[in-house]
Amino acid sequence: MTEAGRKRAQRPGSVTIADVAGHAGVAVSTVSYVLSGKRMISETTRQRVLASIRVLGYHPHAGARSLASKRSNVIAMVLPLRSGMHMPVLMRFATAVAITARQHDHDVLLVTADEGPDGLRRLAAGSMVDGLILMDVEWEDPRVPLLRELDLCSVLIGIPSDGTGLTCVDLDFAAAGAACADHLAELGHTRVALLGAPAVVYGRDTGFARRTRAGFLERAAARGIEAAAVPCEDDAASAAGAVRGVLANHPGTTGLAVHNEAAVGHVLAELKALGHKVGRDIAVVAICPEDVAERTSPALSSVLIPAEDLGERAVALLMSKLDGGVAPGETLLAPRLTVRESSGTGQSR
Amino acid sequence: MTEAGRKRAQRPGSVTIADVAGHAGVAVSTVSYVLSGKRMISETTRQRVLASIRVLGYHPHAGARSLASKRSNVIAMVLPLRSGMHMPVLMRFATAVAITARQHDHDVLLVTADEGPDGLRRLAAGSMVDGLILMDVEWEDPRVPLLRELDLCSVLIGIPSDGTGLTCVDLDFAAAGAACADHLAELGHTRVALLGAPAVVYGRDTGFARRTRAGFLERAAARGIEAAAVPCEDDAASAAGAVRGVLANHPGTTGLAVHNEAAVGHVLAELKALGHKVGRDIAVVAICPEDVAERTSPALSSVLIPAEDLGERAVALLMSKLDGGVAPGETLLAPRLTVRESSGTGQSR
DNA sequence: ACGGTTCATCGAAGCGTTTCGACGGATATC
DNA sequence: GATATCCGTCGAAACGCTTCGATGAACCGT
Repeated sequence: MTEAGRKRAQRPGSVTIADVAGHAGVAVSTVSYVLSGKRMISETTRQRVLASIRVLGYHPHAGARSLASKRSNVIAMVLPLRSGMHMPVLMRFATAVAITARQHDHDVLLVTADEGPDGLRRLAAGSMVDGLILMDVEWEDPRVPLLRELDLCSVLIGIPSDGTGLTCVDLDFAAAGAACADHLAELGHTRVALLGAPAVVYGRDTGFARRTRAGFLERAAARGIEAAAVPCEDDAASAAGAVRGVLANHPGTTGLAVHNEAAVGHVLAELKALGHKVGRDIAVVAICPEDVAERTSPALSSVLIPAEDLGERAVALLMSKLDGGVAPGETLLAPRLTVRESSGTGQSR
Repeated sequence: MTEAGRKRAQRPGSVTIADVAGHAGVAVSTVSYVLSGKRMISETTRQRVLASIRVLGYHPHAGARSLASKRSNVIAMVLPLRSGMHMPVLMRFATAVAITARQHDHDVLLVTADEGPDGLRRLAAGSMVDGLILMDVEWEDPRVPLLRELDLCSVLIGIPSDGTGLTCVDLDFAAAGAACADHLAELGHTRVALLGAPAVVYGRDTGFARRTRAGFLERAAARGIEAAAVPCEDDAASAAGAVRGVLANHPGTTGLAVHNEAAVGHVLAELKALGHKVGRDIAVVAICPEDVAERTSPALSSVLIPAEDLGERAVALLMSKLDGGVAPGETLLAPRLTVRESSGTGQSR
């Protein structure tokens, strides 16, 4: 079969690098070098090749590329789908990761952790992905030891108990909890409470929940105010119960921190139902994404969860590791507290 | 370099099919056939090869495989990240798709549509993916014409205006709207209203919003009851405003259908604040995922959005198309309405 | 005008699979 | 007992790309 005949026999849209080379009148390797920039190519040839690529609509075959170069230009995003996780937040991480990865010329493979360790092994051994981004990392995460065994580049979003040799990024939740305590203390509240994640999340020892709680309680203690912390489920009835429980068991509580995106609305509703004026006789500050804080009534003072920022950083770190760079072990983003109506000034304490 | 030397030089964990063949004492092609089952292999050889694979920890190289076979065993999940979309629902689709795909031995590439049409072209031309699952399809979706041009297998979750030649699955939102109207009518309500998606969603002519509204209004008309339909934003203040607006402009309205997962909580809160007893003097039925309906207080009667089911079906249809099968053009899932406290019986109408 | 550089390009050897045709050895057919 | 038929296996040719060493042309200093 002739060269031309072979080409025409394929389905249209399958243009190879050889076609481009032929069209531009250069060698295959030249085209490759134009694309990768790994060798010097004269400007005139460059332009000619680029033009041919455009004319023919050439796109390199990802499989062939990864076979020859041992790089797939794909990263895996591993997100365990546990109960108690807040989907909107997760989704924001995910999209930030996806978008940033594209900016670095990588695609994103979605891996739900239901496959378990073998899933990761398969991806690693099959050269499907160059690196891993693990989300929602637990304090004692079963994936962490596997990571060490796997010799694949990875970045964790979240902090495990033993992070040696790993690259982790996260919001500094301890500082966030402390910031809430500080804020309430500065408003003059002397009895405060933290409504946290669902009990199951603490049971798992998820890093961020425990770190927030510790930061909150320690800072409150340091400032000499009384503080309590209770878990809080996601549904309306349980959240209401938690609110009543706190108010009953810790009478005189006038400052509330809420670290539960799903329950925050229920908490406000219950406070209202109990006759409290949020922002007047009781102050509420939340740790949650910005849009949640702004959608409630009254708008919530909050430490925002910088999902986009974290996602971007995670990808950037992974890319630098893939290029042979070294990455810091742990990156903690400082919390920023935004004051809104729910903890305005001028309230009786 | 000797054969053995070459092998030892590679990083551990990179076992090739040739290694397996050597270990089992068979030809490379035999191993391949054992794996693919495309030719008959004697049971004894099969077992020997399988054992070698296990011992060596062999995983085929995805790139090489896709190069040789023209199949990548990866599908793309395209989800546009528009405002007004409800993340928890989207996420449930996404995970259902991911899990089902794995059951069919495929991985899932996450594609946010921010890249636009060129992103899809790149994936198609680069043989990165075998097929496409498009989520959140609009009535006049710009991706639809592209799909026709692309000659890639695809399945849409959602219904576009012109679905000829395409495979679509979705909840039958018109029937869902109608079911809500029926339910309220059967409870004896004669003035009903639909609180819908944010205005921007109707502005985009997103299929599911318009179909629900049409179904609701038509069925109400058919049953001779008065019905109104208004959009509803996601935040507390706007949702409350929408509720008051409906009650003011359509006095005597006692039945409410809500098709907005994010606003549903705010709507209930406002009704309560206005002194209404939901489930007694006003009936509410929602179109939303089960967990949302169960988390409110009172629990909501609802038509549930079968995200998992839709995701599974979409993947199953895609797989059958990839295997050369034919797929139905349009699959509409019948809605199921579950009655809960918010529209109990025994209420004064 | 001649070795030594540097620059731009080429040719070919892989990379790890799949798949097709070929080929012995049993088994069935007459 | 020769011939056709299968069955199980093998060898080799793709697949489309990257990368390394080689090659020729142009340029330098002398």
